[in-house]
Amino acid sequence: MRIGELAKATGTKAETIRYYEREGILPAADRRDSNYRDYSDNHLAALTFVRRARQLGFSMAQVRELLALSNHEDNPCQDVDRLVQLQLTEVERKIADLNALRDELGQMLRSCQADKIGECQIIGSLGRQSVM
Amino acid sequence: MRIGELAKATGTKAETIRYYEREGILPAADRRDSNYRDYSDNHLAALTFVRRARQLGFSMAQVRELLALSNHEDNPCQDVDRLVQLQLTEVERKIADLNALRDELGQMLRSCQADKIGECQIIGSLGRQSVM
DNA sequence: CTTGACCTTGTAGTTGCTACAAGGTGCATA
DNA sequence: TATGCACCTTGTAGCAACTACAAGGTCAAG
Repeated sequence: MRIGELAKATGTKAETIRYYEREGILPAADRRDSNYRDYSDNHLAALTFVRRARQLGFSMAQVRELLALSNHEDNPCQDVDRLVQLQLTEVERKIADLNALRDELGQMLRSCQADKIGECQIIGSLGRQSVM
Repeated sequence: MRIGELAKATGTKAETIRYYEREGILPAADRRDSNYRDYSDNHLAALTFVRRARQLGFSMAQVRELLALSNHEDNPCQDVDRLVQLQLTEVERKIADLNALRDELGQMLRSCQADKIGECQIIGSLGRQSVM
C-alpha cells in the first residue's frame, strides 16, 4: 500500500509517517519503480502499535523502548510493566496538578463580583501592581 | 535589581526573563552603565503576574490578553472572566482525557499476568503483529 | 591582579509533529 | 495524445515556550 492508504488506515498524516521513518520509529518502506513508498501489513501493524502507544501518552523515546521490548518474545514482561506503571504514575500526577488548577480557576471565577477591571479580583489575584 | 535577583525572587530563569522581554511579554528593563538590566518593583509585579498566569495554564497569547486587559482599569471584567472560563473548560477537558488514559493504563497493568513478552497482553493490546 | 560569580548577545536545541515549495508519477477523461 | 488532477518525492522551516550553550564583558573580594 502507498503512504496515503496507510495514512488513512491509521489516522496518521503521511508527513508524520515519513517523520517516523526518519526518526527510526518505523522501518523504512520498500520502494516501487516510481520511488513511491510501498507498505506491507507489518508496517500497518507497527504503525498501529506506535500510534496507540502515543495516544496513551508514551513519549517517542518510550515508544522506542516498547518496540525494542516487543521484538524479543522471551523478554520478561516486567520491563513493559515498568514502562506502563511509570506512565500511569505520570498521568496520575498530571491529573492531580490539573485538579488543583481547576479548583483555583473555579475559585477565581466565583470570587470576582466586580464589573470593572479596576476592582477585578481575578486580575488582583494574579499579582497586579501597575503592570507595564 | 539585576536579572539574577529578579529571577530568584520569582522562581524564573534569567534566560526566560530575557525571552519574555524579547517577546514583548515584559517591558524592557532600564540599563546600568555596565549594560546590565536594572529592574524595578513594577517589573517584579509584572513578572509575578505573568508567571502566575502561566502556572495556571494560560498560553503566552492569553497572558498577553490578560496583561492588555489589566492595563485598563475601566474595562469590563467580563473579558477576563471569559478567558478564565475558557481555560477552566480546557483544563476540565484535559482532566477527562487523562482520566480515560489512566483507566486504560490501569486496565493494561491488571490484564497482563504473563512473564514473557511472547504472551504479554500489554504488547498484544498495543497492536503488535511481528513489528519490524 | 586574579578569581569567580554574574551579566551581555546571539544562536541552536528541545518535542512531535505540521506546513510548505518545487517537482515527479499515475491514471482517467476530452 | 494531451491534460488535468490526485498523489507521491525531498528538503526545509515553523510551532510553543522555553533551555542551553558559547564567547566575551563587569564587578567585588581576597
